[in-house]
Amino acid sequence: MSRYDPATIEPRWQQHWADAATFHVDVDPDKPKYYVLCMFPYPSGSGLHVGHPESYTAVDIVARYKRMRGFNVLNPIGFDSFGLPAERAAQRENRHPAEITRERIAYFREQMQRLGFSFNWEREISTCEPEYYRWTQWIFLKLYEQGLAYLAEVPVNWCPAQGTVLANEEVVDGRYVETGDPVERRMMKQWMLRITAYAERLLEDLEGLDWPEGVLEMQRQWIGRSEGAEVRFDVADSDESFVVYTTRPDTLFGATWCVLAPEHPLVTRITTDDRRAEVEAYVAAAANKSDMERQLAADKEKTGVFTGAWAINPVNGEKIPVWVADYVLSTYGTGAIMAVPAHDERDHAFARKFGLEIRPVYQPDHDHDFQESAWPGEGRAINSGQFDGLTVAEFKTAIIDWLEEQGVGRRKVNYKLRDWLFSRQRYWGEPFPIVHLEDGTVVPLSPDDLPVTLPHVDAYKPTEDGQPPLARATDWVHTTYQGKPARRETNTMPQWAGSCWYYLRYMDPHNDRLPFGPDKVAYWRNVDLYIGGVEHAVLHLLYARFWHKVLYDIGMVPTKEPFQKLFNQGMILAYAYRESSGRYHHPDTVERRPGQAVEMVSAWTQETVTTDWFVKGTDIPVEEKLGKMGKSLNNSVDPLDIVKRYGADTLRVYEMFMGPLEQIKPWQTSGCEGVHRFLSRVWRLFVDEETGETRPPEGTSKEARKALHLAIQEATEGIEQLKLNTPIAKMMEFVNACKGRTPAREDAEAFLLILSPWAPHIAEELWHRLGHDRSLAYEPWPEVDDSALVDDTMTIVVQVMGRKRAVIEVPADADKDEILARARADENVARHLEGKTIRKEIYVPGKLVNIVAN
RNA sequence: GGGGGCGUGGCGGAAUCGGUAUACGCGCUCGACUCAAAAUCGAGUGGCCUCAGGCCGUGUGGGUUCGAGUCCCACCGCCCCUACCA
Repeated sequence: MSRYDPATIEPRWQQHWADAATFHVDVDPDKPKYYVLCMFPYPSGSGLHVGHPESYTAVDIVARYKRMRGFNVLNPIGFDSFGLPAERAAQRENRHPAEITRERIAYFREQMQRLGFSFNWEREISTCEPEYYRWTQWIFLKLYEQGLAYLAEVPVNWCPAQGTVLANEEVVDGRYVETGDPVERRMMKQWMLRITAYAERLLEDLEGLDWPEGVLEMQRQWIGRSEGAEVRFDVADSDESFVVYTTRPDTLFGATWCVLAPEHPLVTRITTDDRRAEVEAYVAAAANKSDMERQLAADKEKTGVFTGAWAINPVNGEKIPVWVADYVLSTYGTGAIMAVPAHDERDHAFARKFGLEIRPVYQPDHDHDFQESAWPGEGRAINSGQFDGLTVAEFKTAIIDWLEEQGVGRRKVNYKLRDWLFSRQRYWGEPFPIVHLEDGTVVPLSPDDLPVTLPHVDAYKPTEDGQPPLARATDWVHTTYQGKPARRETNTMPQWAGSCWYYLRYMDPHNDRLPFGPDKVAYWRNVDLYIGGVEHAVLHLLYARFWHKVLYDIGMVPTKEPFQKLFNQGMILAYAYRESSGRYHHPDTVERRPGQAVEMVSAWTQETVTTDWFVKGTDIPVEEKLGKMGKSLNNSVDPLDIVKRYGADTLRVYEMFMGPLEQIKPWQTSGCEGVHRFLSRVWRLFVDEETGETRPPEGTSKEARKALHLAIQEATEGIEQLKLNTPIAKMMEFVNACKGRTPAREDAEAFLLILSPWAPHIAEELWHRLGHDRSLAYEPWPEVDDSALVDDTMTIVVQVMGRKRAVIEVPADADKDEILARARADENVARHLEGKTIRKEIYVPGKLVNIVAN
């Protein structure tokens, strides 16, 4: 007895690949390079779930295919191992985060290795190890050298209860998501990176990238380029003036007031005494609101107060009131705007609320009630002096020229992109290679002093007086610089830092003189194919592109962009099961009882729903709902559980068979059955289960040979286009077409080769049983034999008036007339033509005949 | 409000240079093998009807065409991102 037993063959081949260093890779000038990369995981406490291997499997299929196509393939893996969850676990368990992280990585590695991915394990990296973050610090020094890193007083999310600053994504509705503690805005001195200096290039260089359109668009919107003008307004009866930014300088004649952001420095200086109390109260209230609260308020009604001051409109000398309102953002443009209620919806709403003047300066080509709504579109200028009659585009050019001549304004491009807040008050991150001297001088350390390693601290939380955890390590903090006393920087870098350049470190992971050698990067250049989740569409990809461009500018990398082609895999969802009480049941512990639907109260909606799902062995009904896989819905599936039941090859093939890679799709463990049956059938095609002997070839039928070459074609095209689901169906069709007869040697080998990227273990095992000593990993990829795809006969669909009436078989060389004659002769077709005149006969070669008759 | 994506059997999905809708698989039904079960193999499986045939059917309603899941117009529903950026 020798049945398909993945539990014995899979570990054997994994061991073989490791022992033979099958997938180790190095620079090879004789081979073209191919760099595939999956976004490296954060080693969480719960291990991988079956969602993770989706991108790893896709990447592995491409890697194995490209090797067989003669490429030198870089397919590395590592761990994004700094970050908050490990720090929290460290607090909870009172252990060092490094220890916790290493344990978690060990489990991740075990899980991944059990799935047979052809990663270059000899290149594994972990961003929290000093050998790695030494070079993150090194690159930071380069950024500092270039004037791209600076300290600034900026608003942060401060959580008094936790005594720390929080990341934006940790704050929802003005509260810390984990504990519900209130969060306030506070000014703090922070490290910033001048990403805005690269805004234009980050935008322009999106052009040449082979990325999903949606991601390109998200990056464009995030960078948010706009063209307009800055215009100076003098404050009446004073020496003060302020500058507004507008994309519609052509509506200057319609400006009926100005607004300053509550944080604008001019507010206190120009507010009149009679208005002071009210203005100060408003500014104070705005300061306490988080961004989120301001946004929520924005949905309701606009607020604001009059400062008592008046500004002079430079185009007509008119005096207009100056207001303070929090719908103007201090962090964008100049923090001040001119309000044109007739042509801007936000200003219109404000005008209606406070009864301010609405003055149209464009007439659209139809009637428009300006009191009712703003008109932001095209028109001819009115109420604009010498500019009357111009179109929007003409007016813009003319008014900017005029403003520049008068010295009261200038053309200006603005970006929504802000500089990157680069420091965190955390322990578990890269320390900055920076010391502060007693006189306040900020000094970057020499590259020779790196790495600045993390000190041991007595607790992973802020000090009593609110300093970051690193301040607890007093011996570490107090140091000397060139004989002078100095204090080390106690902030750490954010989690994004390590992932900004990891794809470069993979090229030369053990280099202890440089982050990566020039010879290596000259060969590997950049990533050819990058696969990962769409959740990184903006931040990670933008940050990494920024660092890459800085490295390009200082001559360290030869390419302008890090990731040539990007592909987003769709998230794998899972069904969750919940009883009325709110308790969740794992998918393994419930069952469906068709025809036994009952009513229950949904724990989600509190409404009555019908369900035919029950907790196994009980009569407790549960409601089914699709959701993200995770702890909160108790619906995670561990890949190792699937490996135990079905084997790694089944898991890999099922992950791909579920549907298109880019699509969101639900995990259903039962779906593994079909894949496992398929692989078992493949096994039986080659191995006699009774004797365990390898079966001798019996020959390939014409149908089977055609199915084989269709499968080769589908697999080849599929991998090139990352359509990895349909080739599996074609391979199944081949196996079905074999009808249990062992195919001829040549065909058997071609089949195993195309199967191998998806199911490498069974393919290697059978390849070996066919008498090969060497791994199939570097065998040439099979070519399609077009002659195998040609049939003796064609199947032609016959339609009458566009409706299918018959299907006929004709010789492959039959001509049009012959086929039409055969079609008309068909009994059922003739019946539908009876008593009608044939008006037209359409013949689509090889496919279809349509007879038009009435 | 803006941007992007998606609606096809009981389920995952296949087919979009317009040409047999539901490939492949899950599930289900029946049959073979077996004392029995598992495994395996074979057959069937969109709905309806007056069932050698026919009608309807790819979110809804129109349109173009000999022919529409695919193209055009209008709408409905779901998901994701983003959000006062002047």
